[in-house]
Amino acid sequence: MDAFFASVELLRYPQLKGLPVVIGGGRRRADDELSERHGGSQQVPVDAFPRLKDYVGRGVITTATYAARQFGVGSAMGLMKAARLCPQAIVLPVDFDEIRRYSRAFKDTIVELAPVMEDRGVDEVYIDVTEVPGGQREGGRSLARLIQRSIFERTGLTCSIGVAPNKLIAKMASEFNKPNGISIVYEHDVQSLIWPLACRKINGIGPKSDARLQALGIQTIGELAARERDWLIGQFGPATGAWMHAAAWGLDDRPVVTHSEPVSMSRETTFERDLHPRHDRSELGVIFTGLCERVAEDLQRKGYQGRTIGIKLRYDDFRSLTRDHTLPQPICDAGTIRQAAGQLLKRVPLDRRLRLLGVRVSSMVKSDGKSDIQSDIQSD
DNA sequence: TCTGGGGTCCTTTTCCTT
DNA sequence: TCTGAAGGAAAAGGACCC
Repeated sequence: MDAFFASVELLRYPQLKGLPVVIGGGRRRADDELSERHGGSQQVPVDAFPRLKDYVGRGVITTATYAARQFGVGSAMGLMKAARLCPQAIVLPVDFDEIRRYSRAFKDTIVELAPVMEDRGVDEVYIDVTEVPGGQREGGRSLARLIQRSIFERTGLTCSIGVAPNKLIAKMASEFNKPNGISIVYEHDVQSLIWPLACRKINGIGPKSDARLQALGIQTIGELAARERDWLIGQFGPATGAWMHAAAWGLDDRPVVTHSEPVSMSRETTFERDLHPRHDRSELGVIFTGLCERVAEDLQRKGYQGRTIGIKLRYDDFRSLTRDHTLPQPICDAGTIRQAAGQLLKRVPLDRRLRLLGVRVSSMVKSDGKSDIQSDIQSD
């Protein structure tokens, strides 16, 4: 198989190119007022945008421009911490409707050129180009260029593409040349191009696994590959150990999956301020019911029911816990979800302030005779 | 002044049944 | 009736990803 991995770079204000910008937090309304006041988003002068140093409130950064990353600011960082590192950075709100529109255009463009596509979130996809006519030309580079050009013409967005024998390597390859790059990695390049990289670059090795590997004296993928498979299995267990060994050698036989059924649906919210279960009881009740209603809406809109109801809460000290319960019959109505979730709440210590509450439904089944295609259309 | 929201998958623990 | 083993399902937690 020849796999492509493509990700788009999303930034909707051309006048901010090259400046430190973070996206996250904030109110969309403020952003709209700004562009209205100046006659359209393209006309807003750079000085008029809000700065990180003036930001107040909870939240994390969804993404940051390369200029902002120079200051050590990055995804998932708290906005307050980011403000200390780069107070002059411009803060933009997350506009999910807009992101979804661009995401759709990005994926539509790709599917027209290479139909075997796996959706990996708003800005990423895998593509199997084994069967695409001309997909192998120049090692895949000419198709990659065509995809980039088509996406740019349709959306104005740039896109980085990695081409490799499998998904694991294609994803890593796409990072080599950001933004708007194309990288081709052949099987025989693994030792020269992949082995020098940090283990953390493997998709699936996060901060915890990386720390464990480092404690064992393993920094790079090459060092990981040098360890015996059985030794890794002894350290990390049969599944993870064997997977790590294969990944370090650039081996991955996962297919490009074009369709999958959802496993669970959930809604959760972090409060503006921490709420006390007794003191703020009524406020919490309203939020809790609202979450159940939103999950129920999601289920009904997408045509699913679920048997397992779960709650999640996070205390003010950031410890979190979950409880769930499986019902005899699948359900999708807000009242029944609320009732089951209410029972779960009784099984949890409510002796300190909460910062987050969530409701989840899993063990899902399709609830009607709708075809997958119809559900797909209605779900977005 | 810390640390979002929506997911998937895996491991471990617990509970129930045989 | 008690005890223990074994196995499966459900529950809980955690790592990871975008």
